Amino acid sequence: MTTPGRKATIFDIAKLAEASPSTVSAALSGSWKERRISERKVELIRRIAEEQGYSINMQARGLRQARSGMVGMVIPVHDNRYFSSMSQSFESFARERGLVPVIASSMRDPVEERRIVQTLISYAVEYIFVAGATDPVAITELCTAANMRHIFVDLPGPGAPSVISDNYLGARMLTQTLLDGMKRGNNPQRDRLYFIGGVAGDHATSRRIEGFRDVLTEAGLPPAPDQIIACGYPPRRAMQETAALQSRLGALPAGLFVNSLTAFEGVLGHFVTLPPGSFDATVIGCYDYDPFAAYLQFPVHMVRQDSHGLIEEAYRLIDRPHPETAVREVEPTLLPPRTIWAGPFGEHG
Amino acid sequence: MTTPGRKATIFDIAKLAEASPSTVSAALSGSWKERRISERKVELIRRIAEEQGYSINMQARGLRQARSGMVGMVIPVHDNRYFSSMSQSFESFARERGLVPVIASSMRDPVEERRIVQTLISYAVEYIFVAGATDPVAITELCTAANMRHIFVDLPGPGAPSVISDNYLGARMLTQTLLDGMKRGNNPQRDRLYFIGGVAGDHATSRRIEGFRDVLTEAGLPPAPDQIIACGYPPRRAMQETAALQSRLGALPAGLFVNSLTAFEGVLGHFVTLPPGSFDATVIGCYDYDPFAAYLQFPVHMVRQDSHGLIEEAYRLIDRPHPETAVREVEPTLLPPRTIWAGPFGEHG
DNA sequence: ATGAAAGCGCTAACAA
DNA sequence: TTGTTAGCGCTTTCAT
Repeated sequence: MTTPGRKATIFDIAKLAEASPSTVSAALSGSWKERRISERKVELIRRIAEEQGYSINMQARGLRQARSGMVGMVIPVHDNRYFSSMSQSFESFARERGLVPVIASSMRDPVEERRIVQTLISYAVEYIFVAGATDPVAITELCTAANMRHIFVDLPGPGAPSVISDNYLGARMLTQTLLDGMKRGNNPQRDRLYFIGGVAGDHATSRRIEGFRDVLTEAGLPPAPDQIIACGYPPRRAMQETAALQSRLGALPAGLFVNSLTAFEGVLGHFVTLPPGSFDATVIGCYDYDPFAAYLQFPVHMVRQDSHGLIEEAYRLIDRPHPETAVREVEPTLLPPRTIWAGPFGEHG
Repeated sequence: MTTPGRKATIFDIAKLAEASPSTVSAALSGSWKERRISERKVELIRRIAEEQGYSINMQARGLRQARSGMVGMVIPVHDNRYFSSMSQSFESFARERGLVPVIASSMRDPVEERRIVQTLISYAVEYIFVAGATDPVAITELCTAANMRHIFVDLPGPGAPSVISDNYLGARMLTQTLLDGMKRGNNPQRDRLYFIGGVAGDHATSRRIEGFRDVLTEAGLPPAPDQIIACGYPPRRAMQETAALQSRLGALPAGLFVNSLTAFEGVLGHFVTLPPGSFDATVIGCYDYDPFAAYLQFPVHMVRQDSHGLIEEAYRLIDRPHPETAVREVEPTLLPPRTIWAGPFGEHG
């Protein structure tokens, strides 16, 4: 294999193979059958390309074809079990379709989110998946102007097809389970179920709050405003709020509905400061699954959102010629404490 | 904002602004100062571009400039705390430099790994980071042929600069701590420290085994071959091996050095089948950190690899004009049981 | 202070 | 069965 300074192009290969650039292009891209190029020549071209260490310039091909062969996805953060599972599924389906996945994280910042979408548009990706959108309207605006197909996942948007988790159902299941398991004492404040974490304004959290509220109300225990502490996703806030709640009640509450793994990290951050046994009288549930969180010192009920199913359904939708602007809901699963669930990629470690 | 079928190009903007394409290009790309284009014209062009919803075609720009503005990274899996933290750091540093990160996972398959590297080369990324390379030699070969700069992270390669974790040191620290905490009974088989998980052939695991072996040997307890169970990364194998070990010993061993979070998931998968208290006489350590794993029913000593530091150092290296082909080691940290560590992106939930 | 024109590497329409 | 040619949208030299 010769390695000159410059990278080989189809012109170089054409010269060596005594063929024209278009023949080389066809031979290498697989479109040679329609062009009825002799198998012998194709073989020769392939061999020479191999020898020269040729690799196609996708920028040139993309420019010519007005497509890039990439699919983009925006997620809030990589460093999160829920979203990184999505990334894994997103990538796996992309590859099945011969597309290159480009995944970027917005840090839940709407400005960054828009910048990323702009960038993906500039790179002419074929499709944009937006997971956990903070500003879906702005995104649809950008995409429409650029004629870019897109789909929302996990949080819905009004201007494009959306695939989300059935948060209402999941929250109902978890709330009911916690309620059934709660041990009441004789402190009315403490004997209640509290909801902690998430942003009340976002669709997922608000649906979960609805589910939480409805189950409690149906049980004759409509929640007071102070039972719902939507303090955001960062662990630190959840830690402070848990501490504050405990000092307000004089003890941990009888039940705690934790709205995300990151909030749960914060809750744990407070728990580690307490003497053992402090949580024996608290029933705990977390919306989202983590195998280690499933096996803490105390039992934790967990809702596993089907991130793989979400992405699969999203791909299924965009495969249609004209995906409808509708919201599809995928059912989550309630996992009993101490359940290990391996997921579709569990074999890869 | 008009939205015709076609996307606006600099030619469209040029026509509207009564300027030439080159002027528009300069005005929009920021190189207009050197060209001494009047501020008035630049303003006009900017306004029109905005109105038209213009966004640059990066494929065209990339083709012309022979660069793409993207940096590539290959990781084994997304769905893993260690690697997804790396992704987060990788992305954050990329953005600081105005580059678009493209991250792909190989599923630890050398063939897939090579395919990804090929693809990144085809897209003319500026640099390739390869984390946890399964076949570094092949990668360097591909990259050299394409004149592509690259760097290895987490596992070293002989043909390019490498930034890895000081696995020997980390393993020594963890082994020593476990040894100090072990309670011996009078079953010589059971009273030993076992190493489980990882691939003996890969650099990280072999260095950790060296550290493990050296500490035990220095303590006068050189390990027997059956104390080292390098059964790979998938949870399932680790689960089976843990079960097998227990039935071989008649009980869980006095100490267990678990070589990765995924192996630890498998170990847990076995533990959940045991009656409570079964692990009271076992000291457990895990190479890699997870906040939930840090707060299980039993104490777990954890080694936190500095993934952020690894990536930071890698970027620092490639910023130099001629990065040396050398291996740099970054120190990990030993975390006591029940420690919550937030990481550099902890605020983003 | 600005415009004209060439060309990056590829594919597709049209010729032959 | 294969070659010629135009052009994708941008940047950059060279003119003016």
